[in-house]
Amino acid sequence: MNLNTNRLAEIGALIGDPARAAMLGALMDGRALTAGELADIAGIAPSTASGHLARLTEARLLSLEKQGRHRYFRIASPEIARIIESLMQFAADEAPARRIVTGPKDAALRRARTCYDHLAGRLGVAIGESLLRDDLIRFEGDSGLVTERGLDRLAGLGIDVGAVAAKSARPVCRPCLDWSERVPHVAGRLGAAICRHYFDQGYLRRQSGGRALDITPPGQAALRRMFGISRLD
Amino acid sequence: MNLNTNRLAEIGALIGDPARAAMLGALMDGRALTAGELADIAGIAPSTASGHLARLTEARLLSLEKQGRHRYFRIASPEIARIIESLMQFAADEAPARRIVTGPKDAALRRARTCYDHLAGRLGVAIGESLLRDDLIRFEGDSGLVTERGLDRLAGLGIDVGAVAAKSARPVCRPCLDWSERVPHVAGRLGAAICRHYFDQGYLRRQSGGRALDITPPGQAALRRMFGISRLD
DNA sequence: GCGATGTTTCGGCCGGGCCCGAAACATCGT
DNA sequence: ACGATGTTTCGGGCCCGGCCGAAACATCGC
Repeated sequence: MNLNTNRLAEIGALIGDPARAAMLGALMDGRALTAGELADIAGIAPSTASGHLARLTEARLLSLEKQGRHRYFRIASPEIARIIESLMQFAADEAPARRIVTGPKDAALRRARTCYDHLAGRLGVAIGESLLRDDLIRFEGDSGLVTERGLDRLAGLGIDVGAVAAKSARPVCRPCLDWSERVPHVAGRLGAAICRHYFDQGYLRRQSGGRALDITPPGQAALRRMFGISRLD
Repeated sequence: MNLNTNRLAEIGALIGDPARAAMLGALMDGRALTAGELADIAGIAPSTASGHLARLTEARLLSLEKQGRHRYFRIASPEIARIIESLMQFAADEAPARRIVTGPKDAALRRARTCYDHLAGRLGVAIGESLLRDDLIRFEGDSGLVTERGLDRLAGLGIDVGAVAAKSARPVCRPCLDWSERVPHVAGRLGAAICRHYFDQGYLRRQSGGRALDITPPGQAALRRMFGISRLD
């Protein structure tokens, strides 16, 4: 048992450094970032960041993809993303009522962004509400499920979540509390499938400047057709 | 966002100390332990433990119950238990194939014990398998649900999980990977309800010496009647 | 090949935080 | 009231580990 708690402490210590936590937080939208970018984000020298990243990768919290002279780091797995998300959730709940200052630059982020590998912001919430309204999915506490009607309908939309449902321990559908909206949006395999499909079809694009997403005109049409979403206000 | 990751780092650092991790691990079976006991477990001086416990309590990872000259500490909430469980899960997966040495003293533990607030060991696993076999519950990835048949049948057994289902964000039913058996047992509200019911009815008792559970003769009968479990081998 | 750019390794500095023991405080039993 | 027991506060020592800059290494563009 003691060995077990030692590992627990190691993982905790890994997360429990401000610089490393900042890096992990920055990666929580699912993108891969370079060592240099992460150094900037954490506000430390590239050499220091390099050491942190090596440790995080060694412990399999991050995975590494070499691309020329760049090293791209990303969260290693949905499991890790989920753990960090839980911790951030708890940390946020525990924080004193700190007024969230919503600068104009955040407006685009609040409208549409990614959360690890699925959609978040008003876009993600609206999609979730549409699915719930039509009883294609259900949320129950912090777990969720896709109904049989849901499997059929989503397959008809080009989102085949049934095929991979049994293959992995990852839940097909689960609620994820939206950072800006404070209500749940859809995560799990279904959330990832929707997100991927929307990018593949060119319905969504990352805004050049940052993490926010642009909804293309075909995307507008698709949202209305699939989920009855005509505007995000 | 930076504020958020600072809190994340604080929580991580709190978990990321070997002594504190050992204490948290010891409390993961849901019992409340005194400051002195926790100091022994962590192998540190009472004064040092006191400091650690104060910080953990301050951060709401632990809750404190004063009882005379003793201070009883326990995990503050199922949410915390779940986060720590996820971390330990990940830590264990990541650990090199380390043969688990199963001393004779562990035999009772492997047979029946608590995991935070529900039942674990072969007992917990057997109950879960019985519920799954009868389609009273279903597991899907790392979420789960109680079927409508399950709600009826469990209510008939004196376990009313439906009444509280909607009251909280805590899931009614979810799988929890059993530490010793390496297969899932039942956690969530249902798991806690079953555990509580069995203690209330005198079907289970904590063994005096440690964390293992004794199944009383009425308990044996109840297991057979409710779940068709005649023996745990 | 040769600079420019991105990344890692190494050495050395420095501060935070973990540890303990002594003493104060709190509570129980008698 | 008075020790015994459990717990916390305080002070001081020590060491781990994060930080940086310089230099080595890797890769790109030309």
